[in-house]
Amino acid sequence: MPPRAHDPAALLMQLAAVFRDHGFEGASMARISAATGLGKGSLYNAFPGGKDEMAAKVLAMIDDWFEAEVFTPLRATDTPAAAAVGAMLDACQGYFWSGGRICLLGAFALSDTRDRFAAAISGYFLRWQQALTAALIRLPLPEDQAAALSEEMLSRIQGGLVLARSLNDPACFVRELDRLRARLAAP
Amino acid sequence: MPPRAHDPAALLMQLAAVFRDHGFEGASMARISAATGLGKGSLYNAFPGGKDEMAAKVLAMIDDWFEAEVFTPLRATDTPAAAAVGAMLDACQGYFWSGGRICLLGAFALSDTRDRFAAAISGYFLRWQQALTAALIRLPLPEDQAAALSEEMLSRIQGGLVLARSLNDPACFVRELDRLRARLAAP
DNA sequence: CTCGCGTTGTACCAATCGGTACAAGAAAAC
DNA sequence: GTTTTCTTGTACCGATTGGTACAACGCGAG
Repeated sequence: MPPRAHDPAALLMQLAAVFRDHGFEGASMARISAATGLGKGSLYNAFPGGKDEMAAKVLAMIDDWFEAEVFTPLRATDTPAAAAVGAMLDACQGYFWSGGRICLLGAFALSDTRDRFAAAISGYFLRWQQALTAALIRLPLPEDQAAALSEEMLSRIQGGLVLARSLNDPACFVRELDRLRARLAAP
Repeated sequence: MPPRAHDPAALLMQLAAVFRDHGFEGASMARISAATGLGKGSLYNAFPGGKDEMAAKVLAMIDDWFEAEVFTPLRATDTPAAAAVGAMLDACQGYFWSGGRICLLGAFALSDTRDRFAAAISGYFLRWQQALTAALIRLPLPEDQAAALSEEMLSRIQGGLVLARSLNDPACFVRELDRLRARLAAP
């Protein structure tokens, strides 16, 4: 057996950080190599498809995390819907570091990188909205209101991240989440 | 006198389109040259500071437009506040092509380009929020509620644009604006 | 030990990057 | 007409881009 390769999960986390910090185009192989401590040989060995495959794997990892920690709990029918939605907001606050971290999917969506990963990006948001709509219906809420509110909540989460980055004030994002919690508590 | 140069305003519009389509890093001089029909000599003659100056001038043009068409009307005390806020939403819907066009400031904010234009980006959103808060206070609304609602509205506008791009469905943005209109009509 | 295979760093590739230099061109001043 | 001054395209620069080739390395199998 050859010497053991790197921990794939940790590697993907480092790659995600580089893509978040510099975007897809700005994440040059030199920067990726420096951030991971791996030479180009190792990187192209782990990702024969080059940068495209790296980004795709990173997006898939993020998607998996949200699927497990957010979407699936939202779809679960054995917990109160209100608690599930509250847990989603808590999970978002934790994942996005209270506004100090951006959404890689959202950032890609606003750049021309979107076309390259259109399916992954739209699938992510579509499944998020569908799972959230299902939870809101179980609140209970009429189907059309649930669909509208889920769309609004996703907009506010993404918008809160944009505003927090724009104003360099992460608290913006937390305040937006708090407003969402208040709105759900007293409709 | 030498031959007259290009129309500076039209040139800035073309540059804005390139930056919107490809981001700051993705907007190569080759692409800019092709999009504007001007050689590098002409471009560096018009913008001695290179790409940085082009982007800065584009951001300034956008800022000027919003200052004149959105911020100033919001601050005006001779029109009903509700009408001013409604006009702002209409102006946004028009400017962002009903969700088919992204916010260049927001897109820059999510990339590492933000650090380069941090002052312009934060200034834009800060003045927008302040003008909107002032209008909401004249609705009338208590000062703290006005500040919170203006932050929320900006988040929703930006988030609506992100979601529209992500799902490749511009109507998302329009629906979010409509929900904002409804919320203002019946608080 | 020797062998073999998977992993690694590095040298190298053509293409493209942002930016500069500069000569040709073109209209106003005279 | 000539001169002047600004504009323009193009050739070119070193640096960097994503990607490939390949030889040196190191551990497990036998």
